[in-house]
Amino acid sequence: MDKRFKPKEWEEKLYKSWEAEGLFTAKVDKKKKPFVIILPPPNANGNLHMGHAMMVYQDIMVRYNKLLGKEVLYLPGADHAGFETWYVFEKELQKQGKSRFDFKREELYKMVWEFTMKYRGRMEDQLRRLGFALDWEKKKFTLDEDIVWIVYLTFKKLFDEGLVYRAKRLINYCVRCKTSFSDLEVSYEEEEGRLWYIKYPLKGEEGFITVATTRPETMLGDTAVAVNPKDKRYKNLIGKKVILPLVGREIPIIADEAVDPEFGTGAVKVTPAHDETDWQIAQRHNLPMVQVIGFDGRMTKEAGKFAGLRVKEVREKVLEKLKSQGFLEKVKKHVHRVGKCYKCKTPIEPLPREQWFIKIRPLAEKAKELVKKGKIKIIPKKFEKILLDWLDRFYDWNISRQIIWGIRIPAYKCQMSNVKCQNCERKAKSEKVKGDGWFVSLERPEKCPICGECEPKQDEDTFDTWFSSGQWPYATLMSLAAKGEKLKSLEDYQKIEFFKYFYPTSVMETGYDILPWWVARMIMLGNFATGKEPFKVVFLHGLVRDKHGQKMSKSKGNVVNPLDLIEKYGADALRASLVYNTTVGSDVNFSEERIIGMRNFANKIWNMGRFLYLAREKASENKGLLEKEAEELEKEFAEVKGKYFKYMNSYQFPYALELLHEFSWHRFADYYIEKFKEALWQGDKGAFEALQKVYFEILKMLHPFMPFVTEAIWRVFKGEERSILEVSLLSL
RNA sequence: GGCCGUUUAGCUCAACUGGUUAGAGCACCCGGUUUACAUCCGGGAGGUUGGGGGUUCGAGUCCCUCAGCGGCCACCA
Repeated sequence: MDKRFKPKEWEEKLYKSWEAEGLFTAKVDKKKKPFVIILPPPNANGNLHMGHAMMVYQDIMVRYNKLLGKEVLYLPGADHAGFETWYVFEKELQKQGKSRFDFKREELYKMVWEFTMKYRGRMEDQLRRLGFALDWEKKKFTLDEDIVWIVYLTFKKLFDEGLVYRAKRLINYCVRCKTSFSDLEVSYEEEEGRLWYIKYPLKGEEGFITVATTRPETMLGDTAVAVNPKDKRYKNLIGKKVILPLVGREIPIIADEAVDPEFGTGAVKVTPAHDETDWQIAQRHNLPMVQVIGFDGRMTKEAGKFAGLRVKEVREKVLEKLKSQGFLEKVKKHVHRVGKCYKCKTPIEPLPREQWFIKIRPLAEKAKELVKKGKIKIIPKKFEKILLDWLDRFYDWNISRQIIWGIRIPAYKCQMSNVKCQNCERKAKSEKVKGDGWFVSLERPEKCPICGECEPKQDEDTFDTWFSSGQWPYATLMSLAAKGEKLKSLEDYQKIEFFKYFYPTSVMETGYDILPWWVARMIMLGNFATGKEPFKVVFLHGLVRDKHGQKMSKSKGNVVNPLDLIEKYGADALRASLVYNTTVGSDVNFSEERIIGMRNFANKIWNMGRFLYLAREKASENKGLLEKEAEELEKEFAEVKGKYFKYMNSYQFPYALELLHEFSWHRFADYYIEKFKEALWQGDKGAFEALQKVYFEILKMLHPFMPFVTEAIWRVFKGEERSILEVSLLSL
């Protein structure tokens, strides 16, 4: 044995043999209890970062449960990561001096596909380097045909049950990325802006009403001025009309509770097409809508002489004109929150558009129930309230995205429907079709099921990525159960033995930062599609920060690369450094000192083995020199073991690791080995065996945390072909 | 504005449901080791647990309050 544990000489070799020996392969075995963790699918074209390394908790649970003798499925996969990938891909295109508009849809799709596939294998290999015991034979991709099929089935079921609908609403639109987003993808940033006070002259009489706004350019689309009904200052103005400056349109003064009399002048300009609150006011008062900002970020025809200008430019122009015509009363500094595209930071424009929405309330209420009744346990507990808060706040979810990388929505429109075309405003040919003409079909229909004559047109949009990843637990298990076959309904999949055995999954382990994006939606969609919770436990880990608690970012230059760390210190050290001396669910401030400490620990474990390995040859006969001490050791270890199981079973993994660290190093090595040394030199077999017995047990208990060093020693002692994963912790 | 978290040794963090002299690692100081490991061993110094008040036989832990830091959320245009 080497004097030191050399991870590089072991890691790849051991991982390959685990895979080759099928130790990560799960199958239905009714004699055993199943334990299932589905890996949160990383972006297929991504690169491993410290956030992925935090998923080590999954592998800890997986290996622990293997050692407990359960049938363990740890399922890998990859996410096509619709918009994320699209964003990176478009940047690549730009570098080549091209744009998405240079290509046809099919061409683009093929290009992104190839772009993604080029990197997919890389991520898989990187996960292997962390030592994750993934069942690679079963790996799934969100764009696998059979997965897409299940996503379609879910969409159809939602549609049939009235939980998905199409409506024209204000959506969050990024004019740079050219797509809409769900409310979650809008990130708000505080900014110092201006509050402009604009005079709107009353119609047919002297005087005016002053409104305050942060977005003067939207006044071109105003269709009312609103005041609070209780506001005495404006009581006599309600019902009167004002003339919209610059535009000349007559608009009414209305009363609405949503207006805060304390803010600004207490009078608000109402722009239904470009502000959510105003949209709602418009609904209540039946106000018309004038869209002055287009999807290209430029002013529309409705903006009259300002048409074609960019929003920023038009603001200046409008202000200039208002000022010169005497409508601008004053300007104040004003700090407010501006919604930005979470990716490119362009201000989000609320714009009216027809899209697909999921009716969230009924789904969220069911999800809440599952959590409240303890059907789904949240660890650590503090996130339970956060999740419930989120579930309370969720509002209908816009799942349409105007990008082509993703799962195209299987919705079609009858061309004979009597609804005006959204784009050309022309009426369709026939009056005989009722409704809006939209229908959902799992496959491209040959004949229109509505009118029977037209060739229906498929929606151009794709699903929000989270719509498909929200189905991941059941979609993967269903597709594996049916071995790629497409079944007629979600119910059919659920009858298959494989699905029944492995679903619901045991634990969903992921970062708390995607609680609303992913976890909440998996619960809602999983429960909807299968009638069951998709997992029994949600275990949330924290974020990895730098040593001073700063967020890692490229611009700060404090990003550490897990692969470099593995290269330098070994995977065991990296894994343990993210667990040792941390609190479950809290952020980890990562420092090189941490990982060095764990590298040393791995080496210490190795050297205990090395010592015993050398002592083994000397052990000849049982001299009974240290019977009392051996008993003492056994007693102390029994206590440690009890605590270990208590910690592991209650998800207190850091405690378990700290316990093993403390006991193995400072009691077993520093105290017992030192005490036994003399006897071992004299060849006392009894003393040797007492030590070895406890040592082997330490190896097994530590294996979930540090799989490589423990397995390496195991093989040194037991022979190349023997894996520590073949033994059971319970048989100790 | 609301919610959540956090404040403990120079640094990074522990201390489960309140219970001995508040513990680790790193750093620091002193000493040791010809055969498991210097990625080691033994010893040491270092804390008024953010401030104030309260409950209790007993508070880092529970309650109130103030302050700092971090995060999430909210339609004040």
